[in-house]
Amino acid sequence: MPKRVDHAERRTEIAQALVRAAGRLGLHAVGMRDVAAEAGVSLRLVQYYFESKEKLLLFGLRHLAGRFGERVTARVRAAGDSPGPRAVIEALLMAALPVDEESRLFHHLYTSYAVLSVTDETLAAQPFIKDPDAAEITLTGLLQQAADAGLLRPGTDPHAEAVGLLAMSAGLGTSVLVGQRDAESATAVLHYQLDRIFRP
Amino acid sequence: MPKRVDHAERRTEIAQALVRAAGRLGLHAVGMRDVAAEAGVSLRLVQYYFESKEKLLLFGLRHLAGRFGERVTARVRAAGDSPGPRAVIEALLMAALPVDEESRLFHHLYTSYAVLSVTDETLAAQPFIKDPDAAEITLTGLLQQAADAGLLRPGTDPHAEAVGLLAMSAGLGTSVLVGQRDAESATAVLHYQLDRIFRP
DNA sequence: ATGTTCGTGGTACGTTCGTATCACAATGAC
DNA sequence: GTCATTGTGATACGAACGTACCACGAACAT
Repeated sequence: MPKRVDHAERRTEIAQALVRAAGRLGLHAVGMRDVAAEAGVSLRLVQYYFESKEKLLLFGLRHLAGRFGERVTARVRAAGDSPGPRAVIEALLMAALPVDEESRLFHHLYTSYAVLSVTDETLAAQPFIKDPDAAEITLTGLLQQAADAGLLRPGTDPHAEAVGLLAMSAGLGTSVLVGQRDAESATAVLHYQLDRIFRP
Repeated sequence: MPKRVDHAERRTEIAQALVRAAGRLGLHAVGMRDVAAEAGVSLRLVQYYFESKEKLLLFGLRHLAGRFGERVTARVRAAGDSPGPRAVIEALLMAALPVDEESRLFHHLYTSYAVLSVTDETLAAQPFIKDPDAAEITLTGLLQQAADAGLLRPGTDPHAEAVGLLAMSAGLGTSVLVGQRDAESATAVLHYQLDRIFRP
């Protein structure tokens, strides 16, 4: 049976199984055996490709962040041909909302990792936890461009708005995730905020 | 040794021990034995006053929500003597930021509970998860008052602003919690947003 | 052809967890 | 003074967890 196998591919498959299982059981409750069953392999194999559970979790976080990054850039690029920076900004902010199952999963697990990082210093040391910095820089730049082009209302501070909008998007995402609000009302609030920032 | 004991008081003490232990170890990692040790009692006693771990967690969540509610209303009342509704709104939003150890703890654990509620329907059924609804109603009312008094810039939608501000406050709180931003910059962003809403 | 490495399965070990059981001392009721 | 109830301790139990160990078949190198 044992053909030569692509380790990277195998690890990715298992990481995806971890993500699925964690979405079902919660990240705190998922065990090596759950991941193995979800991936359709034996417990031993999960051990083989990831020496420890901690390594599996770390890889899973990286995988998740990577997938999400691709998703966001894909959305932004899809909106990139549109007229102005507003479409790009909208795409950036909307991509973070848990509107479909994939983004729900992402939000759920990313928040789980964030909570874990409060008490787990190994997790806290991972750069992905502070990946939002990149989003902040990007969004600030986009708003600055818009401001330079005279698209924003006077007196708008691009950086303060960028930080505020991202925090709002994250907060709205969480409230959608826990079922406190539906996705439509969250997008409506974001649209309202953009209307407020952009010149009428 | 066994004097007659006030159950409610005892349960509160143990719940506080749970909160402290969970703050140190993370809610996912805290066990009955940890809570017992933190409270300085035997494992048996934790079992005695809470029949199961689930009941302990539920009570802990209620306790936490109660404490936080008191904190917010105390802050709001302290600002209530001030001139206008802006001070009250500011107090409401700022109270949610993890500026000191108590509010850090609250944010940490409340987020932990929220994450758990995604996969635990018993937790999701607790009304405290959607307690923010109350804050939303209150804040909408305050903004409406301010609008009626002519304090807000024209075209401001009280409800949309309330939802947005609360989400922003929560999002900023999380980013402060995970060390991505410091409390000062978070409050600065909130102040900027209020300046934007209120008439100059 | 042979030996070494690689992929895989099965399974056992030690720990920890939540819970249950047994015992008993101190209290309040009568 | 007797007795049932209440609060408390110590400890045991079964399950689940992460990890380690052992065995073996297939593939590649030489």
